[in-house]
Amino acid sequence: MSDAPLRQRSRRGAGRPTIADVAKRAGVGAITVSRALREPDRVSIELRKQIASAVEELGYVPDSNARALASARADVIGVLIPSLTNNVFAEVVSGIYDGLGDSNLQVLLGDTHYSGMEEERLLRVFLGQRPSALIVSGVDQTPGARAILEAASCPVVQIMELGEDPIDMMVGFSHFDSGRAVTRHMIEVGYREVAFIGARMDPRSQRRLAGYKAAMTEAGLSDPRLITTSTQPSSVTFGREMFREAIARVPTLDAVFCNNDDIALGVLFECNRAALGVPDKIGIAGFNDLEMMKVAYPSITSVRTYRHQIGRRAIDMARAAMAGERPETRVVDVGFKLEIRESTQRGA
Amino acid sequence: MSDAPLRQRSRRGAGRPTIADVAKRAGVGAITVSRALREPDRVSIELRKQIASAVEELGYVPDSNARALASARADVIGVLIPSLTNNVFAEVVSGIYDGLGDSNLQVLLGDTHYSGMEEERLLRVFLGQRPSALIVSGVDQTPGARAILEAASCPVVQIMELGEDPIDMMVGFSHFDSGRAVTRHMIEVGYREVAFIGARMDPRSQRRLAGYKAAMTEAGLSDPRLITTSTQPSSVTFGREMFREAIARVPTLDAVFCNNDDIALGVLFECNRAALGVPDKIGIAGFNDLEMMKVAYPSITSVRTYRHQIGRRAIDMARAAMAGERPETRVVDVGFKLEIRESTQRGA
DNA sequence: TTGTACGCGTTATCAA
DNA sequence: TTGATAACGCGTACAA
Repeated sequence: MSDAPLRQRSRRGAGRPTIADVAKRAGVGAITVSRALREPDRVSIELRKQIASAVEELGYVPDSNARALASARADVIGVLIPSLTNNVFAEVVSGIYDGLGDSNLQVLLGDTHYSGMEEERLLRVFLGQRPSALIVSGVDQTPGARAILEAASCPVVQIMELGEDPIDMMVGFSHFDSGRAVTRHMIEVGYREVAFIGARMDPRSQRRLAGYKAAMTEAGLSDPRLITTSTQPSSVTFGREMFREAIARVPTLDAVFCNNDDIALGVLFECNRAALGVPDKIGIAGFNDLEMMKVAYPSITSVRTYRHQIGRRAIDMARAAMAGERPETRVVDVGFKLEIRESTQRGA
Repeated sequence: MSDAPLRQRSRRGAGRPTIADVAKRAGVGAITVSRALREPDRVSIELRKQIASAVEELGYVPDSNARALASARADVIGVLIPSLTNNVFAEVVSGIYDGLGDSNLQVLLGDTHYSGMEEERLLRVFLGQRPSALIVSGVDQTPGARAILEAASCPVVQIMELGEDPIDMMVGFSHFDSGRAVTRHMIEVGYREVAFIGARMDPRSQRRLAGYKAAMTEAGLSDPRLITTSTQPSSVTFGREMFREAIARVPTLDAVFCNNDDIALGVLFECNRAALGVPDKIGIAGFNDLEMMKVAYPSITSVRTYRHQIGRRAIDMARAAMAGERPETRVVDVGFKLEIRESTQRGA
């Protein structure tokens, strides 16, 4: 090996073929390779073929970091959700992924663990990537997070909820309305002492609770003792415990609106175990309408929310905005649907 | 504004402060800022303070793309799982995130939808980021994917399963052994016509089925008619349907080992609805031990798997390898645990 | 401990 | 349609 013109053969990375290698092999300029990869239409068919085979032979994979640096935009979308293990958000994320299609967009997923501070921190980290869009959950960002988002030079979509002043775009539904709708239904069916059981009690749960209160008040049935909440994470087990607590406090309660389906399931199992007939003795309603609600015995009334669709529309809106389109409707209400099932079919 | 020395003020990005801006404001060299951010110990306390406040005032956020390009390594870890909405994998991912700690590592998450082709495609995309490590699910990569992983110049961890020849590192447990263990338990308790019901039937499910078959054969109870499988996605609803199908085919079956807990739940609900006593008339066992299994009525026997721990150990191993450590044990068996509950407590 | 020079792999700009 | 050149913002190597 001659060592005179060795020119300090690249300090690292040494090995991976670059766009220059492909260009040389195809007998064209580097920029032509770049174009052939991104906008094939602007390159003649012949060169396109040559380049394609050179890419193939060399096993060339474009360096997305260099690309992002040069173009000042990464094909990356930052997504922030409160919890990955919560099936509800997993489905939203699934909708987002489905909306990616064959674009070579990447998703940067962040789990805030329901913490505004963590959301803010992750936002800062994500921003370092120069993302093409940002999707965040809820409307209750910290002032710092909100400032970051407002200053962000990319589309921002807030999801899951609707609120007064969107940062940019929004896709969600009214938690207040849905909470009120379930409660009204239970009252109409004839339940009188309708309890509310909620865990975690994040902002969205709070709004559902507010909807419950509104319905109870308008029916003249309001009673604070019927409300049981906790900031602890939600689970089936915890749902059972809270129900025991609730019924110990108000032995005459005849129905329960559960903050979510996990809790509803816990209540159902406890009723089965304690031989409290559902729906005659106790009515049960959940929230989110997980797939198993309709199969449970008895099947459980719940509020169907369109999680997958929320994710899907969020990414669609983000991509449209990335493409320069700025649609009229920046706030999309996907609604909800009350699914009435056996657990609230009072025999009366 | 003088326009002579305007020097074509940067083509884009125009706005975001760069490390040079921070350096100027702090009255130091750019490289010192760089060091202050990454290895504070190598910078004097005074300068560190000046730099810190300059960063604060300017709202400087390092460009991770430029950083990755210059250092030839992105603080990114690619993670490939078969399904995001499957709670089992969501928990694995959660364990991975927990193992990130305060490192500024990013996770690139890919959902392969149980497709080897898609896994291979995503792998290629991820590689464009020059990831610091790769985590993939299972041991049944396509030849192409395997080749890519073997050629990857970063640590690779295969998770969820154990196999003969690890690409690099592995964390998981034996699906065969766990399937056999549950089945043996049911046989020991006195069930004779133990059915197997499985959906999706990915490679891991296949191995659990193999474990079931082994146990049935060694007990002389093997009967192919007891096996019901489908490649359809698993769900509670589908679990119920498959159970109906199974019991229609073999009306005398007295127990069911379900491929996963969703299916087990579907079977339980159907038994409740059809007044088939559990566990006396029908024994039920699930797989994964979701939280609700112990709360169900009756509570359901299941195989506890350590999903969170698998994710956690995978990321720990990856990080150790990234730091240059190459531990003796490149294959970690986290085991499993049979949780025996009411659904298989035969009164006999 | 701090700074200078240069390169990382790609794309935007502008000209041919 | 194609190409030469100059950034993009940062880190490595080496010198001070």
